[in-house]
Amino acid sequence: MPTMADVAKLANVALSTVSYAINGTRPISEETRQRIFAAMEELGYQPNALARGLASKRSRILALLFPAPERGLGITELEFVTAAADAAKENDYNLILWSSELKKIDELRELTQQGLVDGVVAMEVHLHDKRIEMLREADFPFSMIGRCAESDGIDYVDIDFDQVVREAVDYLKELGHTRIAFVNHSQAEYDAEYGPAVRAEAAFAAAVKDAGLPNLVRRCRAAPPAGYEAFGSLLSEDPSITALITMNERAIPGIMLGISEKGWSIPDDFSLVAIVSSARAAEMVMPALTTMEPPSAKMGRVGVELLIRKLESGDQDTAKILLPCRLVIRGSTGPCRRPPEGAHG
Amino acid sequence: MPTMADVAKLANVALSTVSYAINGTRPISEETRQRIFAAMEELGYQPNALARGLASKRSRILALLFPAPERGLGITELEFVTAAADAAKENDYNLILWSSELKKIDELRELTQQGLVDGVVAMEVHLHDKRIEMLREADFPFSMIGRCAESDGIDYVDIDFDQVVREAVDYLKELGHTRIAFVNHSQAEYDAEYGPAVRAEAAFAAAVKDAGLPNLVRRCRAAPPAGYEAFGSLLSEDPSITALITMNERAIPGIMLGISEKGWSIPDDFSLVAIVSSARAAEMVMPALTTMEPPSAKMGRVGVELLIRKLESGDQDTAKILLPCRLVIRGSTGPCRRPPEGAHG
DNA sequence: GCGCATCGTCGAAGCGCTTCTATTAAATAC
DNA sequence: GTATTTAATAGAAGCGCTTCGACGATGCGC
Repeated sequence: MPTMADVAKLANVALSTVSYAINGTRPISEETRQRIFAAMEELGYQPNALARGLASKRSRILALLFPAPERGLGITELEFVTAAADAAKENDYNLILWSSELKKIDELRELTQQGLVDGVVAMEVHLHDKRIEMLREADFPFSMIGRCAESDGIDYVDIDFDQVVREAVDYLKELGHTRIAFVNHSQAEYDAEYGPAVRAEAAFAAAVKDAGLPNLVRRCRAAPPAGYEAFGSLLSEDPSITALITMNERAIPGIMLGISEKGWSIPDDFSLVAIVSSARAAEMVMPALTTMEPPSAKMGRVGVELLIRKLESGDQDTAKILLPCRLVIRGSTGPCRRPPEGAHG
Repeated sequence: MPTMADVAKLANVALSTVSYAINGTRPISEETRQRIFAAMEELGYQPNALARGLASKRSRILALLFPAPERGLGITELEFVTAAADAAKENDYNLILWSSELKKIDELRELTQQGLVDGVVAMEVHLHDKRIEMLREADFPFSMIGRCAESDGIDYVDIDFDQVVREAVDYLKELGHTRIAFVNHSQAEYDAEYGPAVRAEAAFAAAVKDAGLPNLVRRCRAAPPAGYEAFGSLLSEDPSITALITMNERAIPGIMLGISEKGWSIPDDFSLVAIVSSARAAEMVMPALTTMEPPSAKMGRVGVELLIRKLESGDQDTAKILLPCRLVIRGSTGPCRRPPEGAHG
């Protein structure tokens, strides 16, 4: 493997000159530059990333922090990862995967102290997230996909849960639904203050309140039987429910089973909206689900770009980006045909 | 950030002695070791990964090569990635994601020449894969999740497609099905010689031949409408088909639509088996799909472990590991109730 | 009790870069 | 025309580690 010294010798310049030519750190005459690049070409030279990182104190490596949650990672999360990797590559960075457990902050701290990565992107952020606290205290560069409770001074990109839930509720209301239920992630996720679980539920409460509708909510493990149970429990609280919004993809089959056992069909008797849900999952069921589709790839990409921006410009002001989900109407929603008891119609 | 020199000074030993203590490269007296570790503790010392890598010529960084296929990555692939990251971490390695396009081999070559990674794990391998050829020619350490046509001397872990397909066919045959169709990945994937597409189809041909059954096959894009079409086309070739095996997850909703439009219900009139398909997807549809479930996490893990073994032992013999899929019977399969025309019964 | 291996440690030479300071030649100022 | 920049390059000092060769101090055989 040729080194910079080899290039310098062949091009008949000093080693430092080669470095300047490569990095553009100092002006180099056109003629010299040509000679240097020709020599690099001839030798098939590639700068050594480790040496470069050691000398410059910038490895151009980023880490993506993704804990494996109880609920399991889905297509949405996969898209964060691939988009993040792409964005990193486009900016000449490498992306390392750190599958950090939420509890093992010491492990994370050690990793950040090894000088391997210039900064980290945190995924699956909780409202009070030890990882975030640690990074902040250590003054280690990072950005978030998601956000915590106290996000002052931290760059993040997150889903605008208020918009998402409100748009879903409004859409169903326009279809005539007035008894709309919400099936959240699990109680455990809620207790752990997983951002989406807390924010979406709060947003739902606000949205139905503003719309003058009842707040019908269940938390539910990520499994069909749990969805079935949650649906039954909702119906026993209010049998006139005609529509349901959920963020809990894996509960959906159970919910649909409950609906069909009632003798109802989708969308004629019951409407279903999956929020923050990928087309992949939505198209697996019949009828295909109307969704509020998250900009997953964009989030992964922006998460990385925010971090790089902070790394490269001394620029201290923080970017807080909330992205909307897009309503994609498929076959699981339709006009309300069962007006609530006591209503006229 | 404290350096090794700081530790050495505090422990009153030479810098090299600290290094030996940390790496166990040379014997160190128990007393000295204690003093050194105490000093490290006191200073909160963490070795610098870049410096260590530069000096030792081993970065302890691996790269996972995952091209984004036309068909889109699924849960199975996500599990490769997370399991690979976990396995790497357990062995004190870091895992970088390289979302390499299959064509850009030069890009890959450059990456391998930067000295950043010690080896790579290739995913989504094709029978004649340029990436593999390049790695082999460059004598760069690697392992495969999947395998190419000529795998001599290369470590890999792959699914045993013969076992998978044969077990699925046998299972259906035992249920009395004698007209079994196979829906493969797309023609494009087949033409690109994507390993699973080629191997599963060949395995199906062999299995039905041995069983004395007709070879009913369609290639099909990864989308419900394509699945619908493929199903229709299969039925017009042989209307007495009563069971179908597919590896094409995303075509399934279309296939199921076709079945229900025929007035058939699953599993009473028609059986469906999804091979190399995750529980996640299988449980999204109703009835839940009987699957041949891939050992995704194990594959990701073993892919990494094979590479590490090769890296750390000079050991030259290669490991070729074929893993079976596990038959998980859910609601989409049952006894054959529509015997083929011309058959007695 | 002398030679010889072994143990534990040290000092120094890199690993392949970046970057600081120095140097020379040409350009500009007045 | 001399002083002063500026442009272009060179040389050298690190970055924080691993590893080689050396060396004194033990332990052992016979």
